[in-house]
Amino acid sequence: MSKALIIDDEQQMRRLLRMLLESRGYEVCEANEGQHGLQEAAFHRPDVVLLDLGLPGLGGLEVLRRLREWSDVPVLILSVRDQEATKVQALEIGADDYVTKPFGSAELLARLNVIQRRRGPRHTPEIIAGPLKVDLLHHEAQIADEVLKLTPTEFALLKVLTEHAGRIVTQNQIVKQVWAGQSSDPSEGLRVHINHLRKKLGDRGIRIVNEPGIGYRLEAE
Amino acid sequence: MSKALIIDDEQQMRRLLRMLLESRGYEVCEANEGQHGLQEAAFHRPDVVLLDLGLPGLGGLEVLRRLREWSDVPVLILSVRDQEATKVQALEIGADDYVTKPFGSAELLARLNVIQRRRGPRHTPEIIAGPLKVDLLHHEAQIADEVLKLTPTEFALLKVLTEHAGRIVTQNQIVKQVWAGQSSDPSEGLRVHINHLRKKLGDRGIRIVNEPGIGYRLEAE
DNA sequence: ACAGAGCGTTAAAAAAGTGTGAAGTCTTTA
DNA sequence: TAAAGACTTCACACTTTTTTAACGCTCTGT
Repeated sequence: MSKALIIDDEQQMRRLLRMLLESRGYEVCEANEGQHGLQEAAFHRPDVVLLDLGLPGLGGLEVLRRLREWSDVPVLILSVRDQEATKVQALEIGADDYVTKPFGSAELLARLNVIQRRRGPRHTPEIIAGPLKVDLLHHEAQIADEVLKLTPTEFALLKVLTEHAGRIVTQNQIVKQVWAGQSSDPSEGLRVHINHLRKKLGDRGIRIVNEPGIGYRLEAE
Repeated sequence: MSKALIIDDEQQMRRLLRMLLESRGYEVCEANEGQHGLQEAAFHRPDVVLLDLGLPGLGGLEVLRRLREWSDVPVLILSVRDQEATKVQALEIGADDYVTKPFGSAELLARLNVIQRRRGPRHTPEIIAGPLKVDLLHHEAQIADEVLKLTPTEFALLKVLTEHAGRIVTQNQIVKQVWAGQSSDPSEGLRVHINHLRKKLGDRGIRIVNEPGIGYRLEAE
């Protein structure tokens, strides 16, 4: 049986969710504002968190950020329409998925199942894009079985880019992932590390493309 | 801080694992046989389980099977060589990964991190109008799965129009959204950007219609 | 038909963003 | 404490984007 934590300021919404979840065998606890939600999360160790973005006081994003400092619990965001930008931020910080109010009960339960199901096809602890292999286990990157000698920052950078290979990763996303929890301002230095990484990648079928004003994209041939 | 449960009959192995895990900030509990392990799992609700396959009495596979009846906790299998068939069975039942004894501490910790961090697939927030898809997370726009190469301003412009697809968006609204927080006066330049955008959209079922004196409207066929 | 307003289009100037080398600072290691 | 490595900062050339400006078109009302 799974424990679910609901963080939402509207009582009606909490009651609805509680009924829904309990009918599916969840054990449910609630919080009506952010600070309380964090305490509940720490105390009850829920298996999944349903977090409303539009919280008064400590906002939903801030709650998520603090939660992610010590917990990897799956988080499903509840948002209203016209919060696109905030939803994007939430996913960047580390939310797992979101539903838009009003939502159907079937959709909610389905998404809960998805983010909770950590089993299923075993994925190897490596990320592959064309001839590039990023081995998270051994902290090692290879192109065509040739090991790249990377610094920690370069490895983290390559990891983020490879996770989203073929798609744009914004500079904000990169900075958040690579310099997570650090105070320095790498907005300038990002260019330098990209430069170093490109040199080490060489001309071997992997290249990092810049999307001016947006971010970078890793392309494999 | 994560809780780990060790289920192994060899005391030496349990001690080794406990030291390793505690040095990395885990809270550790142990069980020396299967039945006891299941009780511990139910009581302590660990965040990860390290399960020895070669348990006396209730075998490792049986423990895993019963555990999976009510819990999705990540399980790392500890096996000795020459248990390939059993390892495969374990993965089929729902184990997340395995290490083969003897194993290095770095490898064990890395695999623990991986299986704990594993999440379900995310769906990205996107706006859709006919064949047009605007992906806010990746800052990408597609028409019929063909990616458009847009500048930041063009993307923001297309986003606003697509959000209100089929309806008129006044020039004031557009300027406020796209040039939010900027001091420049784009009232003239808006025409230029509309022009650029139209060229990139081409003739693929999406067009931007002008409503003279009012604003623009995005039409999808 | 004409004047004026709004719009589409093009080109060039201005601004913003990027690549790159090198020097400087910090941290780790012996 | 010194040396090595990694990260950051800085300067400057270069590229892309954005803004500005100019001109011709269409539409509308007189």
